[in-house]
Amino acid sequence: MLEILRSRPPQERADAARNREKVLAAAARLFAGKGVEAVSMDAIAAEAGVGKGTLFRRFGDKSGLAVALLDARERDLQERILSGQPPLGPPPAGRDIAPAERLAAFVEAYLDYLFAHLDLVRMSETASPGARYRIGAYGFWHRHVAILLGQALPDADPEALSHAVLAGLTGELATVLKDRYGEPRARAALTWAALAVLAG
Amino acid sequence: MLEILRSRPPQERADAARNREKVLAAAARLFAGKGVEAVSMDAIAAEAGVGKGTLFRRFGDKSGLAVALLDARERDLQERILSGQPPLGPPPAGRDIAPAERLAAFVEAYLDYLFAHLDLVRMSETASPGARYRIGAYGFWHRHVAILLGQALPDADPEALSHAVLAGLTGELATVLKDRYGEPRARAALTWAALAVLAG
DNA sequence: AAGGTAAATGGACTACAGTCCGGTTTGTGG
DNA sequence: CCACAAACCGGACTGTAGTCCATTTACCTT
Repeated sequence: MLEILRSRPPQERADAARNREKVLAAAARLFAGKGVEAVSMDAIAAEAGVGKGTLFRRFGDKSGLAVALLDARERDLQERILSGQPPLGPPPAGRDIAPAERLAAFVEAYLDYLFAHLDLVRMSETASPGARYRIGAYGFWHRHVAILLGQALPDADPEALSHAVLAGLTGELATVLKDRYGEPRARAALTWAALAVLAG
Repeated sequence: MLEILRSRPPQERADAARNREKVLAAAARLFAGKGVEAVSMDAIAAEAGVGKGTLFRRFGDKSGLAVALLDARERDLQERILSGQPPLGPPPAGRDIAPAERLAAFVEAYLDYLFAHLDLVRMSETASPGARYRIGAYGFWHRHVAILLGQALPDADPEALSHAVLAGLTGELATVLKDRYGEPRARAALTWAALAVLAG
């Protein structure tokens, strides 16, 4: 079911798999060395010993490459939401957890993920306009938040509000706040804004 | 004082002024014809009968051109905030207006401005990463919201929270919400999220 | 094991943003 | 009116994202 979100096709040819690994390894190497911003797609293709066409055919664009590199971390968070310990995970049978509490747990966990991979997330969101909303994982976060908002605020518009909450958790905003005020104040402000929507 | 925000230098040579008008007219014409996204800087230079160097020297980049086209509207809103009718403008001497009320008025007025020029605002924010935060007008909105938040929530972090509030008012988010749910629901959700911060 | 075919490859190609600098125009002071 | 410096001009140039398609590779069938 989560498999839909993966970029890997169900049956991958051997040469394709080999090149995918070469590209991911090269990208990780270059990003670590020069920083995400300073690395071009040509440089990644060259470092991987692969043609540009191969790079773009497989990953779509620069944000697709970032998503692929974030893939494991993203899936880990998704799995903890779907079947991990509450309050991040679902309540055990027969029990209830206030949606506000689950939302707070999600925001905290998401901020951990976000600040741990800030440059990569930022690249995955800003490579091309609207990239963020085309990523499979965005759909997952959106649905999760929308469901919790729907439980907490049955008379509001949880679908639309969920996008507004997630707009407060972008890599770009987190970067600006971190650069200006440091990570603790950035986290506090982002948490406040994301959770305040429940009290509106 | 607002003059700092203008792109026009204090003493502008005649040829420069002539070309600035030619460029703005050409850009407005092409945007109206083909839509903001589909017009390249080369096309604007050609339509204006001007070299590319001139275009970039004067407007910096694509977002600078969008800002110049939005200039009059932006200034109008800024002036109404600084010296217009309350609750958008400041309270008359001796009177008080609740910061929440002034913030609500700002959000409503800003959304009017945003939805009236959605494509242009979006371009001014997304032309290059971080463009939004470099625009002079952003500093103005940020300061205004930060001051109001400081009055309403003296124990919070109004500087950082102000960025979070404005993150919920981007052209990109407004576009997504409008495309998916229509303008009324988009406005309602954006308003809710922006004002909820006061209740957190 | 050979052959057919669908998928994958890679590098030349396009389009676009943004830079650079030799040459030109403008306003000014004599 | 002229000469001169500063400001400005424009188009050639660079670097990058993303596309295209003739060729190669891997896999499946017989």
